[in-house]
Amino acid sequence: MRSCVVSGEAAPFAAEGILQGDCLEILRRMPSASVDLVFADPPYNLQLGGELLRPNNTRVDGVDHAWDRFADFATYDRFSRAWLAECRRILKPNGALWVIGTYHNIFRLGTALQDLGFWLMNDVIWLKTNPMPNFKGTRFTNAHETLIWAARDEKARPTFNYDSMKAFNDDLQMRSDWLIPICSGPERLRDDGGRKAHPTQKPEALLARVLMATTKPGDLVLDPFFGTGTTGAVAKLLRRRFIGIERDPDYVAAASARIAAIEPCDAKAAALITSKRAEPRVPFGMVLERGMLRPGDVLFDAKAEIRAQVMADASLMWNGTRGSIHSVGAKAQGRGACNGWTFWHFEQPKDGLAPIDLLRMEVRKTMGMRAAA
Amino acid sequence: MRSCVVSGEAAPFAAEGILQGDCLEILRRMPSASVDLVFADPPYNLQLGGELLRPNNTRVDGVDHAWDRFADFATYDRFSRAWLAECRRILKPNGALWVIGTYHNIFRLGTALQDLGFWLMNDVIWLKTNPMPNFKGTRFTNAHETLIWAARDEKARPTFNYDSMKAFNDDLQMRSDWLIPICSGPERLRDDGGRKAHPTQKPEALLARVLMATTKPGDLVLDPFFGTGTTGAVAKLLRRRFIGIERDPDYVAAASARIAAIEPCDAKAAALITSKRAEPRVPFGMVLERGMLRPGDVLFDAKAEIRAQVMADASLMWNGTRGSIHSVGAKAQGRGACNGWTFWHFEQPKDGLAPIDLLRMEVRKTMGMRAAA
DNA sequence: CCACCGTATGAATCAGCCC
DNA sequence: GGGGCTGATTCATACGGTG
Repeated sequence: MRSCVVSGEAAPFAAEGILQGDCLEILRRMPSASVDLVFADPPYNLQLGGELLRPNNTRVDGVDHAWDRFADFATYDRFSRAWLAECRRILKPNGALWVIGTYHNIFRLGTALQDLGFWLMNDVIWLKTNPMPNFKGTRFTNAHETLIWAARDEKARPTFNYDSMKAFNDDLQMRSDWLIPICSGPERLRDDGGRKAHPTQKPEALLARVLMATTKPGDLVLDPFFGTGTTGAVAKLLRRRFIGIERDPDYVAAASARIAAIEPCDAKAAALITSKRAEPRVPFGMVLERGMLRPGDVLFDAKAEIRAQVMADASLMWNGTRGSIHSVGAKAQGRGACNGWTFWHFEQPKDGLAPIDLLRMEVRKTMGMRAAA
Repeated sequence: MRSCVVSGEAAPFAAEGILQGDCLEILRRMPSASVDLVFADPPYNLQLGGELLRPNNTRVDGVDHAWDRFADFATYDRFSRAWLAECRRILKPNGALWVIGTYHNIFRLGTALQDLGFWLMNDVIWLKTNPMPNFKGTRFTNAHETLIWAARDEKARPTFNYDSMKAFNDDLQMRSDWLIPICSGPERLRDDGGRKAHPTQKPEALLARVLMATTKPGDLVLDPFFGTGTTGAVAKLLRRRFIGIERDPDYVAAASARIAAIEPCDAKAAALITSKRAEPRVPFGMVLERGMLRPGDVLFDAKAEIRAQVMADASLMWNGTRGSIHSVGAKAQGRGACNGWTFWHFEQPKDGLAPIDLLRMEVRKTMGMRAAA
């Protein structure tokens, strides 16, 4: 067990900074009731099959590392409950824990938390602006990950900076869905060969929101699966202290160099979490869902010369061809492209034809506000 | 156990429509491998403490009905695993199940699904445009619920209408996050006193997306916690058959009246968009048989850098190797796989190169009627 | 220097049929 | 049930090269 103290602030015990070694072994040596917050990004137990090819026949670089392989659910559960129980012991009475995962593992983690006596505060959805598509067309695009925020127990009163979150979100309460891009571009750590240094590096914006919401400056944050140190980098930036545990010496080295380059800075911290609001996209299907049109209704072009029928799946049927409002509009005009929103019109009860874009504007009015990254 | 058949279509066994009685008792009497899809909105086990007051001291009408109270997690788990196991038995081999919940219960349900042998396809996030705010300012606004879509087992190939979902979403893959308003306004069922008839009525838009995505017209859908019958209402509208189980006679009465008033949408509009996968297979030899190409003709890649000759048996000859359009295309590119229909091009008399897929489409046009989806 | 285009890539339980 | 063949399938973003 090696310790390299990164933070310059007073430490309540010697081990602060990055600790290289086995997560469980190190956790067991840590003192009880000493940490304010745990953020954990454990192995997801993805259980990938063979290789996956994109439509252009290139290979997807999936996560098939040894650290993500478990014999079965029971093995994964034993591992999860062991480190979660240690974290609970290490947390201060009003401490809290975050854990992140996908449908492969998050249900098992949530169940374990409840069984161990944690008290769930929220589940939070990280909506990815740019997820990897589903290449084979077999499922919904897996466009989110789930975080669980849990207090040490039912009686705990964990930190929640309600007003900071509200200010961050343009004076609206912060919701449980967070729209944040995946980690890429210059933020993504790369090795000498230009390959990604870690397969699952999390975006700093995600950690920033977690730490801004549920810690105070000077708080001690523990990350038992430190990886390349996003938690440490953001903690240092936002003037929180941290302990990171990581088994792989290469990851430790990458994290150490990364964090050393961070300058704690209020201005930068504020810049990092600036709120923006994106105008949400409205697919045509939503117009049907709101009951503004019904399956079987007829749409027209502006001159009412072209007619198409609305199908239950929000596709259009015109002259034997079927597709989206855009593709059918293009075909009906003999063109390569078409904006279906302005091309197609619906019959209003009194006022004659109107473009379906009117309906889209109605939907937007009722869509409420979502915080964007 | 009382049965009122609502659907007019042929039923595979007597019990179709709404069944009043205990969920587990009725499930145990249902035949195995008889249902295409289960949609379940079980009790959430909300564990509300006392009453919750808004800032203006009005009381929040929370869910504190007897059916939502369980002694502890173990009791809730026993109940969950019992009805889930019965549903799994009742599902056809390629059947699937949806379940909806919040952080109070969804982790336990997901764990139970995995332990019982279900195979998770996606978790889907229902993002509410208009969630109830967090009145105390102690947590994030709980702005979503979680649905799990699970196949009966790992080998099952459940229905997924990929192309319908894509058309619905303006030609982009449907993602795992769905933005849909909560059920309110005229859609919300109310009793004679104007109070909401059911505390957790789901929006029809949510069910419509579930049924459009994962069932075909005529499929049989089972809802073991029918409530006021949103599943049945949408199933009837979209021309799916349904079985709903509900214990409370008042809910049964409300659901029955509600569904009776539904007019199924136009049958043609309910049909699914045809996917390429469902098109009949056309062997390349048929293109030769129709005289669209002749033995000896030359095919090219799009850039006319690779040339292959068409043999009389519809194999291709390229650079000494011979095989199908697919295998030769793969070899010519040095790749493991290739779709010969889109890779190989033929010389048109006037318009230059065109993919041989054009010829396949010509053949399909002459192949007569296909079975409707 | 900017516009445009081609290429690379991200926590992925990613095909279906016939022999 | 396994092996082999047919042939269906991607969105947002970053980056580098070219004009």
